[in-house]
Amino acid sequence: MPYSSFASMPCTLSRPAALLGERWTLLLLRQIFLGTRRFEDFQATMDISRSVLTDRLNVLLQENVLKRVPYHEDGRTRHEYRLTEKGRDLYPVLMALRTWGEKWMAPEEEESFHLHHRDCGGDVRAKVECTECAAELTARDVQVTAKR
Amino acid sequence: MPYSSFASMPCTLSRPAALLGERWTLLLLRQIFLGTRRFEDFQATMDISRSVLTDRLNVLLQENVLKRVPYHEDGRTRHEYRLTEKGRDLYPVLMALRTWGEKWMAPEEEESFHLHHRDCGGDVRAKVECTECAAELTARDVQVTAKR
DNA sequence: GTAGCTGAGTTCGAAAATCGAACGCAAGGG
DNA sequence: CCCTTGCGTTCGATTTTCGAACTCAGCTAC
Repeated sequence: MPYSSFASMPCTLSRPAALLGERWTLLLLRQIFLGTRRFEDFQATMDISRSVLTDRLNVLLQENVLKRVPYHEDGRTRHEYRLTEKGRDLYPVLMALRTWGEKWMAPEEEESFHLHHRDCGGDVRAKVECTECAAELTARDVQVTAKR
Repeated sequence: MPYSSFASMPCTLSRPAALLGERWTLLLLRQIFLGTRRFEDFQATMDISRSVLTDRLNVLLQENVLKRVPYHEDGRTRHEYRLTEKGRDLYPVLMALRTWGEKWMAPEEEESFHLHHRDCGGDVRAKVECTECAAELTARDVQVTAKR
């Protein structure tokens, strides 16, 4: 069972985990959510090798997480990479990573950038909740039932 | 800037992303949250090569996401890998992946296992919210401010 | 038109990560 | 003793990644 076979496993956790668990993919998505959209800019800000960048972008295009949209600059038509709705929906994943990082991987008062709710200025936090009773859940509160 | 240097970047999103963005790490964590605790069981259920499994477990031990705890079986002392508090706090990350997978990567009615709130039976969902006004947030609702 | 520039890749040999199969080893059990 | 089990380690082959050079298309300037 090679790594790639998790991509087609009948498990809605394995498949995303295998996709985003490829080297560079999560960092690439971070950059995209921060507004980077062009090949050269990804390459410059992350210093990823060009061939791997090409590959990762293509995988995300194929998975329909990104789309290429044309734009004009200096009268020339170029393309940029933008999130699809599916891609934008990954926001909670990135925010969960950051919420965890803030709690467990922030050495001091360090903070590279701050996020706040545009409307009320409050802090942003990822959490798991019950769709019925709206309680916040931890792993202990959740029961796993085998496939039916 | 090699991949590994993101592990020491002053960004609370980059560091977790670089750690969990290593091949196998997310899948390994999935398995741990599902209850796998022993070397042989990881190896058998994921079919990861033993040397890489050793490496990933060691990284997670070093990062204090996992701990080795002794236990007894047939009168022998062995060790198993268990989540620390820091590790258990990764639950929202995994649930965010799953929530996304349920929405965007579930072909049909397929579901490998079901999760529900132990108390009320409701469904489990990851979301991003404002700590002030408790509104659910998307990327558009969040303002990014540069480091201060 | 042709030389140059720029963004976006592609190519290719070297280096690093992963694989799989075999080996090591310590703690019991028979 | 010798066998089994759990947990690794080692090592040569394969796959990924790296980094630097190369390509190519569409302008712009001369």
